Amino acid sequence: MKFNLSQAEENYLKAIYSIGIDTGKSVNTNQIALKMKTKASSVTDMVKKLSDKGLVEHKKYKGALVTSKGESIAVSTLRSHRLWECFLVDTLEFNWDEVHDIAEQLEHIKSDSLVDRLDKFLNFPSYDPHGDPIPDKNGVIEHHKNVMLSSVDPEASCIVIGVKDSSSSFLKFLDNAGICLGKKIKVLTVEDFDQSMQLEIESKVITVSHQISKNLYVKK
Amino acid sequence: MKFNLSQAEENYLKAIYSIGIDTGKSVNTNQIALKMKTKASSVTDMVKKLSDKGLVEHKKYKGALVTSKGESIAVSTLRSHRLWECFLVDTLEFNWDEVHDIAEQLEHIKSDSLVDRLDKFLNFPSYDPHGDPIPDKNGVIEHHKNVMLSSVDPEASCIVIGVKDSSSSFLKFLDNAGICLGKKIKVLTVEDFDQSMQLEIESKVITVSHQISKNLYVKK
DNA sequence: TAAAATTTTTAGACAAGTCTAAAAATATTT
DNA sequence: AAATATTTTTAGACTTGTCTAAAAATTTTA
Repeated sequence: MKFNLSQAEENYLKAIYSIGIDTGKSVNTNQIALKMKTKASSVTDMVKKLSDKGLVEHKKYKGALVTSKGESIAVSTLRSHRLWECFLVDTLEFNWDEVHDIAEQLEHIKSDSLVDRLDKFLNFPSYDPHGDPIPDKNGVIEHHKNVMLSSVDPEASCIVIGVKDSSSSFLKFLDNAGICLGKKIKVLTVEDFDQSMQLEIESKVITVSHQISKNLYVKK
Repeated sequence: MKFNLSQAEENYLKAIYSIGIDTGKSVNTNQIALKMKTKASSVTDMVKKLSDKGLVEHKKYKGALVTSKGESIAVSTLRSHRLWECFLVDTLEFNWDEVHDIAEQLEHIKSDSLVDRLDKFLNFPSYDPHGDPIPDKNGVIEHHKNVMLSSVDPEASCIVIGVKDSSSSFLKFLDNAGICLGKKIKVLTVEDFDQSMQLEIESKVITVSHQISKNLYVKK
């Protein structure tokens, strides 16, 4: 069957897929509504529609999960989104905090070969500007190991490999703090009271809230 | 006032603008319906909507014309479309017959700076792959002189500078006939009966119908 | 210039996607 | 386990853009 989905359908699939990946469980109507910034009743309608098309599995009152067909569409939308982000940053020289909303539109362009040609032009990148892995042509995607800066022990060092939140405000904060992908961070102390962290970055010391540290992916 | 138009609205504006440029007269409902591949009643509805927004001037039963606000939106959509076509052909190496439909989607991406950055990346091209002039950042656009191959006299030579029809089938025909932008064509004879032309192109002689010759822009 | 043909508009309907308000089901608390 | 709270679904409405069919206006023809 040939799927020609609306942007709305693709966005819902992406949301259900990514919440499912994050939580590993069936995805609730309210979780989807929150992510899609819409009302639960709208979600119910759309989930029913996607379910009728065989793209999600839904049990009334029990949440939804993407089927394998749904997953492959969601992954291909993610691939498109992330490749466009690479293009916007690497080729058009946008800053990493400017590209999310534009890529959100570009990801829905329908063409058999556009994304693959873009992939080739960009020399088959593995990660987007926010450190998210880019699925290959066949939908194979490497998943983040989900190690957050907030879980790093005092005295330990790590390298920033990604951001969980791609909002402009968060990314601008990181720019100002001198934090970007690949940067080495040493955790000096963690405050018991609010889990704020003292960090050493290139011999400068800064303090960040838990809100910040739990949105940064790092590796040892 | 800030205009945030739907893709449908932008497409109608583009259609009304370009038919208006071609004919120099008020644009009829049926002409728009033909171009938009829709019904006259749908056109009436949309024209009313655009008129309410001050983007077209409409007198009942007498056709429509874009206002200056409408024109500037139409021109900026054209600019976007043509720059994306350049990108698709020059950067992603699509053939010129593959890009129209994709650019038709890309032209509607909403971003303050995307098109200008694309323009810069492409080194401010003046013409798209079909020879159509690209409006500059301020909406200034050079118009074709509308000299068609069909109006060239026998024994005269000319250079192909554009195509009026950007359909894949026409462009594929041109590829097969060895006709591309910049190619020199000598008109040998014009048939009285059906206005078909004998052409000499790089010492090869071919015959083309009036349908073909009236869709090729040329210069002396 | 009256009749016929064509064009345009109106009226009413439909699909997609959203919303609010209320009902139904499930989960939590006591 | 009953009462309460929360979540989810249903019902009905609205918007955008489309359509068909019929009415109104305009243009063409005789």
